[in-house]
Amino acid sequence: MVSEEEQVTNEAIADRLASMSRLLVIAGDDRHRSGAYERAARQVERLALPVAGLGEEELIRIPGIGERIAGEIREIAQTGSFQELDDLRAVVPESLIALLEISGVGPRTLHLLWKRLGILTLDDLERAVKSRRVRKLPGFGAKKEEMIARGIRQSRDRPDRMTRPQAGALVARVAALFLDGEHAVAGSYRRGAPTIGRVAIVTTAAPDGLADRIAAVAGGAPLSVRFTEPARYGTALLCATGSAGFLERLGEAALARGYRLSPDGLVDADGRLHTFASEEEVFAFLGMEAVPPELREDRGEVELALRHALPDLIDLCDVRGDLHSHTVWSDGRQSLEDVAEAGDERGYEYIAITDHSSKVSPEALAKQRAAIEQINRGHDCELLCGSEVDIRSDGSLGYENRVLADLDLVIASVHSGFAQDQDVLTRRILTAMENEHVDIIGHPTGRLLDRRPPYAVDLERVMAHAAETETALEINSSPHRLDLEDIYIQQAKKRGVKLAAGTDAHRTGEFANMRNGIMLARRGWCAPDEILNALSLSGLLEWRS
DNA sequence: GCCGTTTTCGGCCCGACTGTTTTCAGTCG
Repeated sequence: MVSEEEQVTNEAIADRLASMSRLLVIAGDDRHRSGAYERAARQVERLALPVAGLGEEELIRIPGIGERIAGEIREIAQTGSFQELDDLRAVVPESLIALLEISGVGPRTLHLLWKRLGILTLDDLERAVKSRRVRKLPGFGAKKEEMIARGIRQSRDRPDRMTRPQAGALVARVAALFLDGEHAVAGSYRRGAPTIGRVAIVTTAAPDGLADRIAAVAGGAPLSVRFTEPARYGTALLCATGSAGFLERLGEAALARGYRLSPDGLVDADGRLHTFASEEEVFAFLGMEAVPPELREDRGEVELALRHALPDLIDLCDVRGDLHSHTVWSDGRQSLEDVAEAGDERGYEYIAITDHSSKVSPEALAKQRAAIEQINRGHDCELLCGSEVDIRSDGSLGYENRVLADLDLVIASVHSGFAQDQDVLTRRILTAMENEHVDIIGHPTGRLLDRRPPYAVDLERVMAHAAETETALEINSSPHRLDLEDIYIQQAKKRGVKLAAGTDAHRTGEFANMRNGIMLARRGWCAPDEILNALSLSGLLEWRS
């Protein structure tokens, strides 16, 4: 009998089940069977109570876990693995699992690469591509080989940075070790960066014995913790927040006044330390405006703060609605009613329903409008009848003009042909902007932070044309996209292009992602009047006309 | 493999798009 301490964690059990799932895929087994293991793994991962402590009958009551997997979970709890997995591991090399992550390589392809070319690792695959052996496989060709080559490059180039949800999960794990009010998040996470290289935390807790527990919780993830005391908290937080460039400029400003900036405080010419309990006190002492964390990127903000001329930034409370959402009418998990309720809860004036044109026929769209009108009678938040219409590979749109003309809001987005060259892809978007019914270009670069680089779009041309055609550019606020990037937001606004923050919410919880988009808008130095959805409903409708 | 039930086995989300071949594999949302 294993003691409570040594009990196999849910994470470990989920990991074995997920391994089983992937090995089954590569082995060419029935995909539904592998899917069952995948679902069981997700289920175990999500459960709060330790699954290793449950009996077989209790396990079977968990949805997605049947008699077979229940028995295997018991086996994992006792031995750390299970027979069927071990048998499969003896047949399918585990190094192949990583290759499934490569774009262009699915289970079928991987099966052939392994059996026909003996490929086991990323290096093997790269060699096979270079020597043009892949294109000779049955059903393969030069394009397929190029696609795999691209996938390999992408996976090699993928920077080792965390998404905000990943960093947030790490922060939450560490935060559980502190008492209330004892810590703050600093670093690029606090500055609102789209991805985070290292999570930084400042704490006033006593360091005794904490370091080991923090290291254990972090599990090797990049994390730095600065211990300080309440009286020195201001400079400690300031220095831990960065950025390096901002701190350099701030240090120069301090030096001009006779002080050296350090995490402990400001040191004067006589070596005396002045300490500060808050960042505001540091800024005030230096005779500056307090610089919001999102601006601390060394883009001229220190100079402006010294002149008390920082820009007026948009706040979350300025937001009057959401311009991008999906429902069960396409690939969302929420009903129209759910969206209206979420809008009421958030005190929004409006939310645009923008289901995919590819999933909603013009006839269904007319029905959706009727349903929306019905629902609008019962809510303060008005649902707008919009669409996220595909910009097809040839630049045409997913709906005809007569359909677009009836909509309250039209987002046009690229969802296919990501590998097109820059000129072709850019021209698709320019063409879409020329359509008088298109209001917003959705997720302008198409990047997925943990999975896919941007497509080859010339944003200079897009921004120039957006200004000409008075088309807005989206700030997609999904933490996996965060698209447009802040430097382009800043450039777009300088050209007079409106920015439209939308969450792309597929379920009600995701409307809260608006805070990401507003953080990004702030990083792009946006004032409320540059953000489309800071307009009232009547203002928005007026902008469209 | 799980589920639901038509309690014994068929369905598991899916339609558009792309590339490479004429029937499918992979990607996309």
